[in-house]
Amino acid sequence: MKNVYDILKERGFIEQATHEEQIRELLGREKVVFYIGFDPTADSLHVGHLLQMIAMAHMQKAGHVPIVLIGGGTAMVGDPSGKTEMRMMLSREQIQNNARKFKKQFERLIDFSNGRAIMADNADWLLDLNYISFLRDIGRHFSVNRMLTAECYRQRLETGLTFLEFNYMLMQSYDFLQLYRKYGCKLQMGGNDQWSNIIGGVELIRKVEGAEAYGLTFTLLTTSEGKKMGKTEAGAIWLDPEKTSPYDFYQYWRNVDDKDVVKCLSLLTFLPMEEVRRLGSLEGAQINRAKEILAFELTKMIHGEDEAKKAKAAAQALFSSGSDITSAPTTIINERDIRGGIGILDILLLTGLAPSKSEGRRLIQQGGIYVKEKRVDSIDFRIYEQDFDDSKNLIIRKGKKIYHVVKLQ
RNA sequence: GGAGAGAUUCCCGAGCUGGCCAAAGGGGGCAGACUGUAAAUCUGCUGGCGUUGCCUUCGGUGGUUCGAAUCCACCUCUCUCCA
Repeated sequence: MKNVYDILKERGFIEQATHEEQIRELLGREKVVFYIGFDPTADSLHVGHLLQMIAMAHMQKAGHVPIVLIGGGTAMVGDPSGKTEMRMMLSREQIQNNARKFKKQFERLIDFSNGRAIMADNADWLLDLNYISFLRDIGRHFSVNRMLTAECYRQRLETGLTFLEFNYMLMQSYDFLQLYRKYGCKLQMGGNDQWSNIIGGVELIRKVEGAEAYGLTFTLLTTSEGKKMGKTEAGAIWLDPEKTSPYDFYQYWRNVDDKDVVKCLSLLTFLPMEEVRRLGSLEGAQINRAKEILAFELTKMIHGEDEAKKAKAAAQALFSSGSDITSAPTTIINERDIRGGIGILDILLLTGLAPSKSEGRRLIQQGGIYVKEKRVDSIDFRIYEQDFDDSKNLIIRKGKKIYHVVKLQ
């Protein structure tokens, strides 16, 4: 069987490693306990976390034991890496609630049964820490001079960095040490922005325990334009179907830039690399095929096969014929409310296709709204009960690809 | 603690010798054309509403004035330099 390290490398995950050769050897030799930290600052994971989750799944498949470390304690401080602003702090209850939701989402990819994976929360050891002993035992191993040369702090030095955030590195290093002691965790992985925090921990374990620990960082999943993947104007693409519908999730991947398709396929799906390369070699309009597979595979992975099929069918139906398959976003309105007709602007507002009537007017004046695939040419356009089809649905389209179903009830 | 500088619409950033400012320019976004539900390009739009007009915006609160993003006072926050 292939060494996971090589798999991760081939698929393009690995950005930096503390000891490339040793890690590779270690992973080939024994069952390794490793961890990745996640900040429970929102009530759902999002596409930005996907890469780390998949890497964990690859590792687990190879027989290693992942620890999902929830930063319940560190979330109360805020990580300065890559942030220009200080993060807001959350209450204990919020954090615990978020952590619960995280676990559910992890379970789609990672098997937590029989100790095959571990869920930990650094609040367990961080919250009761004694300041003096922490300084004495941990703090003395860190050189401020060294820390200041770290990229993440250097940037913040220009805009201002509080002592609170400055301590983030110590805490994360301490996490690694704790996990080493508790679970024999020898490897920390994370996004490349975590590099300095990770080596902090590796060094700490060496100094305190005299033991060898390792660190590995992954590429940040960015678009060809260098922007973080998974962000849209509407906000992040969430893994929680309540926050981002499977249809929207599907569409997000269906619409990725040509240049990003191969990268996404190899990093985010489990398709064999030969298949990825084959799909990547498709040219011109053919590449849409690759995008469909990407979107389907990912939707299946996160929301299950049924949802993926529905999303795919809905997309195909809407885009090819504009017919009435309806797992596109739907708004239900009461029959009473449209008695005598309802103005198009009100409908746009109700469906959320336009945030204000002014915006709705603009859309219509510019020819961006279609009802039943016919362009609406007047802001006085009204919709009546008889406009709905037999199953009481009506399709409204905004622009080229945003479909919305209005359902009468 | 002392001395300065600043806070403008989603972001950056003009305006700040008071009316012509819903506020230049850029970015982003949205729509249109072209296309492959891609990219690039071009065009238009981009506070709200009852849209030839009206209403609420320029850190907060008061004040001066016929009229304030623009002037004054106080407050809050941010940054820079000194300690």
